[in-house]
Amino acid sequence: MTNQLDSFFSALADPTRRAVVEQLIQGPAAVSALHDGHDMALPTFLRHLKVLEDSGLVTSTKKGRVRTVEMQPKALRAGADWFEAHKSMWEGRIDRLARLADHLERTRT
Amino acid sequence: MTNQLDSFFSALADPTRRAVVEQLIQGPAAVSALHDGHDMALPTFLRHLKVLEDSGLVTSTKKGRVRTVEMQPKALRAGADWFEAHKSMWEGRIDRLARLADHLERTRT
DNA sequence: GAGTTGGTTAGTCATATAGCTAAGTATTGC
DNA sequence: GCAATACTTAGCTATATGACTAACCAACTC
Repeated sequence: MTNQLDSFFSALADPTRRAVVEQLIQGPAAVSALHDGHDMALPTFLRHLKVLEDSGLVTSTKKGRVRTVEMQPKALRAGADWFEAHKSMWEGRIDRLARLADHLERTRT
Repeated sequence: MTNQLDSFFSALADPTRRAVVEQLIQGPAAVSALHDGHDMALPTFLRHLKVLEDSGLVTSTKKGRVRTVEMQPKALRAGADWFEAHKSMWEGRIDRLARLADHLERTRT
């Protein structure tokens, strides 16, 4: 559980990997196609892909000499859910603070 | 921009720090109160708090000898927004795939 | 004003991460 | 079957991260 979120968030804590996620939202792509436009050596880029795959955010399959990478919907949802759960708790608290502030404002005047 | 999300996601990529965020949703708390229940030396714990503060997720103020830490709503929203933007793009694609699958299913039978 | 409490700073260590080059393997195309 | 393509593996380096201890400072409390 905990470990899942660890690798999930740290996978997204890098601009290269977030860019790959954004590319893959358009649809699956080959490693070399994803690599184009990223100014780094291929082995370095492959390590980023491995991080994404280990986190469960993407999967890949090899056909012939081409490896195709694809987003994995469930993983993205797990992270979004964490946010939803905590954001709503937080916003509930904000609302209470806002009401308190209103109250103080009214009673002062 | 990019840098903001980097530090934001890596701040959340650690169970101790996520636990602190969850504690702080209940309301502000002193360093020592937050530290209770986390089985690690205080200096180590302080570094985690610094990471959270550097990421903008929390702020802190010192009064007398007590430092009080507090969540920062805007920062949480920035991350949630990133998710919302990309999740919806992704889910749009899922819907298209589902329709395609339906179509293929129908035409085959 | 001496001791306790709450936090801070400094310094060490081990492991992880992000980058590189160089060399290797396995398909595909001519 | 030889060359080009598309990764893959191995091995190196530098920096970042997460943990610790020890020693320190500042502010309450007797």
